[in-house]
Amino acid sequence: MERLLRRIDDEIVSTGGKRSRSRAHIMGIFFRSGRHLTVEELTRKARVKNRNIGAATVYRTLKLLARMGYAKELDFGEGAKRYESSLTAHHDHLVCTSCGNVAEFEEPRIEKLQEKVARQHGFSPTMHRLAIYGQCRGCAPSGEKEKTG
Amino acid sequence: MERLLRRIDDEIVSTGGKRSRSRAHIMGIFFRSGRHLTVEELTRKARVKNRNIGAATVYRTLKLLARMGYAKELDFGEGAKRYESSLTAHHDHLVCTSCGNVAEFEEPRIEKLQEKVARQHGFSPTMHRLAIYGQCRGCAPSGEKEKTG
DNA sequence: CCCCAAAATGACTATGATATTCATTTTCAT
DNA sequence: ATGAAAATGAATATCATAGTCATTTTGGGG
Ligand SMILES: [Mn+2]
Ligand SMILES: [Mn+2]
Ligand SMILES: [Zn+2]
Ligand SMILES: [Zn+2]
Repeated sequence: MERLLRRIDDEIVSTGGKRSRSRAHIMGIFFRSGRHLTVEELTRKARVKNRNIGAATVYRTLKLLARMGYAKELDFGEGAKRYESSLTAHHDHLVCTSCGNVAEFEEPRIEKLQEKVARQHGFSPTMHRLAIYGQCRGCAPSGEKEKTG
Repeated sequence: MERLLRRIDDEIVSTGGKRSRSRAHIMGIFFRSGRHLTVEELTRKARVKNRNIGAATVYRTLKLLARMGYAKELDFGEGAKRYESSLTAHHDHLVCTSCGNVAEFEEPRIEKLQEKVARQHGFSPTMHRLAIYGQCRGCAPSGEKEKTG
């Protein structure tokens, strides 16, 4: 973890950038926090330890991490984007439209089929976005109660 | 087609709405046009015949059609949403990041696997968004030219 | 055809996420 | 320590979309 942060900073320096306290703080919180954070959520967390972190810096840091390949931008259609560390293996998402919870899944057969479909269309895929929306276990009506509301 | 427009208007009337020239014009162009249109694109087309169609009305019409189930909102992460008629069967999209072209595909096995994955997570899916990004046939480098740029 | 209340319109303004600007502060090689 | 480049943060700009509101359109009685 410390290793990771140092590696990223080194990479920034090697491309003409400079180290920065604010950015280091933001990155630390980002990689330590739960996944699928909003810029606003991350800013709030960052400001707990350093009251004068600006939202602009959080936006810039996340964009930088995304550009460097250490973060992924997610868009579940909520208005604001979410970000997650890209250190874990590729996966797609289950988004609960009731409580907002986001679960992750990996399905190699879906991945394969996507490759296949793309190939059949003469298409060279570089990435994809798959999000399944619905109700998570806790939010789905089990029997038939609460049809209204 | 005329039938469809009349059916939609009737449905609007049956829920307390009134017919409208502007809206009829916008709907006509929407259903007649190619798929995956932006509000701005549709507004431009609509204004050719009627110079004073307001963008607000196009937004409202599209929202209305979406609410009534006759249009689907798509978001390929371009900034602006796209809309398509929902009269065709469900399908997902291949988006070319070079020329912007959007192709459609249907892969029942992917659909099934999504259901299965959701079930395994105790999740009740209601919809999903799948978009594959990359280069279409015309935009993909065939051999090995143009590695840079 | 006329009236009129409800609905729709379109110009304008508001909103909200994100990007940009710019004066100030940090960083760091010399 | 010094200075130039990079980073910051507050303020402002941008851009898609939503809301406001005065005006126009619609359509069901007279
Ligand atoms: Mn995830
Ligand atoms: Mn389509
Ligand atoms: Zn839930
Ligand atoms: Zn293309």
